[in-house]
Amino acid sequence: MLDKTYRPTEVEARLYAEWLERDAFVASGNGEPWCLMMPPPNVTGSLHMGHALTFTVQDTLTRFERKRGRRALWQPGMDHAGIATQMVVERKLAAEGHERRAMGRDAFLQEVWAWKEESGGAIGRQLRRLGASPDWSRERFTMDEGLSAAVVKVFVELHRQGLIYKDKRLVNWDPKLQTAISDLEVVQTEVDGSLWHFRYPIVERPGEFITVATTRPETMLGDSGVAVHPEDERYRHLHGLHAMLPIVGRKIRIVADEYSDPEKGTGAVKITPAHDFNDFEVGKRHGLAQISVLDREGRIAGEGVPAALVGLDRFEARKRVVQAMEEAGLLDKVEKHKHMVPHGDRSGVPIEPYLTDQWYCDAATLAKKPIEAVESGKTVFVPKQYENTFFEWMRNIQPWCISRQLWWGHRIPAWYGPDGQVFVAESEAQAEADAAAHYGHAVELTRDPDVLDTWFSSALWPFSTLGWPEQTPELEAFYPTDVLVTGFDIIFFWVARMMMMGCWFMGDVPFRTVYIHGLVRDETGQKMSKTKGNVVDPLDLVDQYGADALRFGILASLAQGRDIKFGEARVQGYRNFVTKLWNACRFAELNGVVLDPAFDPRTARQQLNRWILGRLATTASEVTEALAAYRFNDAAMGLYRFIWDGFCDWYLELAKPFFQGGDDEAAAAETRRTMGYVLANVLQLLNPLAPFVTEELHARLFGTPDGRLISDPWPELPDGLNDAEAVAEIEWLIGAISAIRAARADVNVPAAAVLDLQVEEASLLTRARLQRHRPALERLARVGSIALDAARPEGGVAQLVVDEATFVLPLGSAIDLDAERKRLAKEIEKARKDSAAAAGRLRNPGFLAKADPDVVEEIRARVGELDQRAARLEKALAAL
RNA sequence: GGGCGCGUAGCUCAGCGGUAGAGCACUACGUUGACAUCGUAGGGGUCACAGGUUCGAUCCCUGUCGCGCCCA
Repeated sequence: MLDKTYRPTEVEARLYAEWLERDAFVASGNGEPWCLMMPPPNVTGSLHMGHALTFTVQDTLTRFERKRGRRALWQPGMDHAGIATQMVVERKLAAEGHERRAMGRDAFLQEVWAWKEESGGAIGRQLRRLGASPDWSRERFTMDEGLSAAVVKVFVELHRQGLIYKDKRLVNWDPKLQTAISDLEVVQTEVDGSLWHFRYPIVERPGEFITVATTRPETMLGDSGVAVHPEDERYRHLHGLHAMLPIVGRKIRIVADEYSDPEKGTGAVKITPAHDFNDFEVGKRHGLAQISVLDREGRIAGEGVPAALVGLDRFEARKRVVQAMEEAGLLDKVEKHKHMVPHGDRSGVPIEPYLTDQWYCDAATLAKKPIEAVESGKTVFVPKQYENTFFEWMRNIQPWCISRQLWWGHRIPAWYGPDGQVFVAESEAQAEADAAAHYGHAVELTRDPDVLDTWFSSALWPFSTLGWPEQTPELEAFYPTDVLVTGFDIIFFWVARMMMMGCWFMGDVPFRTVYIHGLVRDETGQKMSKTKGNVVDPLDLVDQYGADALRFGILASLAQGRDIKFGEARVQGYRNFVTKLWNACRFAELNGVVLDPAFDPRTARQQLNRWILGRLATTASEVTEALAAYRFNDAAMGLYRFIWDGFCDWYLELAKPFFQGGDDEAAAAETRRTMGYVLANVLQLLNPLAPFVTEELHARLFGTPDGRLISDPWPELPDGLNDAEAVAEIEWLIGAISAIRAARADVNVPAAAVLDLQVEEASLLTRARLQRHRPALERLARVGSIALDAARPEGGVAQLVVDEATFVLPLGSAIDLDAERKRLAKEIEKARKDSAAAAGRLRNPGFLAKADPDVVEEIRARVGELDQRAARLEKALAAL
């Protein structure tokens, strides 16, 4: 027998092991293939609420499609996370007194692999606690042999096609990590800074100055020009003249360029092409020199820099430059200035635009097909508005800097000859052969030391995990995949790049649908972050409330296109729901429900059973539609309402008379079968959302050793289960019971007291219904005898109107007459008010002429009913 | 500055041209053999504001205000 409460911890680990044992997660069967690529979490990662959200959604979809008979592959894996992993291992080594450079590249990489084997991938184990059901046997790692081969092939191919090339451009340089990073890895942060106004002497006009404003004084060492707006009258006479750069003593040209904003600062802006993206463009337009004055670590270095400043950190150099300018009398003024400063998202330090040689990918060319694919609907975003975000990015895309000055990652397959000639090849041997052909003899080659951006390998994920470049059966079956589930913050990083690579190499989009979900925030709407200390650990919640409660809570709160604010109270609420379901099943078990395979729900005779079967059918189709349309909250709430409000609150209560003290054996037997049928189906429907408790209940209740829920087919209910007559009758019954209960409570009748009931002016139908549902009324409304058309009892009564009939509850001297008068008056007022509102519409000629006739009829009927109800209530009040 | 989204009950959010909903919180009552992780009843909203379209607007359109996010 089931315990009084469900204890998830005792069940979850056992069921998960059973599923694995049965290979339940492996894509199998003859169904149409369905595939969802798991966005590979970082190997350094550990499970947070964002993961819990995205993986719950993915698992729910996978379980749904699996049960719907698809050959469902949820492809799992992990990302090697270049910078993050290298940082973790470097930190670990530092604690042991080792340094990466000292130990050398090979030894360091060995350490990383050792770390990966030992501590990496904790998240995979944590995912299992959530109940995630990817095909673990196919798990991939972006640094795997196969995936690495795909990376090399793609690189070589794109290079051959001219879509990957080496270029000297400004990059976002992270001076702390000492690597280039992409635009996307830069976060703009508002900083309280200053705007320094420097006076530069005009060479051709002694005694005259041009004043420039800058937020970065130290870069003046690399200035090669000053720009003013061509239309700016203040500076027109200076076009083409020169300024003498203080401290350095370099003659720099004053150019007219629209980049300069007359409204900002002094209207004159110093130009440092080697240390600012805008200045770079200005410099190119006017042929200004690109003078680097910083090194890889952000220290002053370079030709023409005063020796006293060389080697100083950029922030120290800033102070010294300002000081020198002030001493020279060239500091005009300093203003407080809030401005945006780019920071590395990993290192947190200000990014330095830095002139270096890097490898680039021609993203603009690769973006063309993905843009067309989304325009034509080959790939659809859900919710749709994210397509704008996608287009915005893709149509203005910049060359993608794909090289990183790291050791951990896919090493760039490029080798250099003695004269710097580059050979890009799939292997060192091939490069050597190419070099020998080029030079006419064998030469010593040096391999490019850099690795590729981590997202380069992630971009291949949808086909590299399926075996590409081999033409595998999996690739054939599952590409293009069906759905991708991810957060909006990943659209640029990953979705866009998978689209580019998929369209280019596979000739088709990587996925048909992209489902974008929001962020998980805390209950006050703040982003969760370690520094704020408001992070919720999903595993804590699983420990406390069970994986199903967490999953259901997430899904029930997940409205499309919105972030979710998530507090523990919510999980607690859905834990209660799980308990409720558990106890409903416990009741069923206690009363001997059965799952009879021969039971045909269409043959049920009892109105109550016909009613719940109709509601089940409606719920089933609603849940199916909602899941298919990614409306998870609708699916979850539909089930919640059916189970709690429909099944527990009414069906079980109304069924009790059949089981307890009833004498109609046939009705009881039918109810046992119906209840078993309904429960079995509802457990199936709930299974993708709450896999553990449903699996457990199904097994305990119906004991089906071979047919685990996870692989059972999705319910398909026969047509014709909705019976209007049954609905009307049970709704009447619920209405009657509710009305009696409300009246009792309003006039303060003790809950335990049993009252007799007299019904006046009852129609034949009502009489029949009263007869049929007498036991339910007795039990749920605490009614004693039921009399029809009897003489009014002595003493006070409570009266209530149910459709055409008036229910009279004799209260004798116990009546609180005042309360009863107030209650009736309130009901009359409500009926009159509603009636007047509806009648008002009927007096509007426009409404009668133009509104849908069905609506007019409905309003007319409503007025009639409300008026009758008011009249009956008034009669009751008068009778008091 | 450009784009997207959001203002509905105390809180979190559904809904969406035709009688305003849920969960939580709140109040009162209640151990009737599934469940106190519960039950019953109840209070609570000019659906941000102003115009417009419409027979009819919380819903559609325009504007205003407030908030959030993304891109410059």
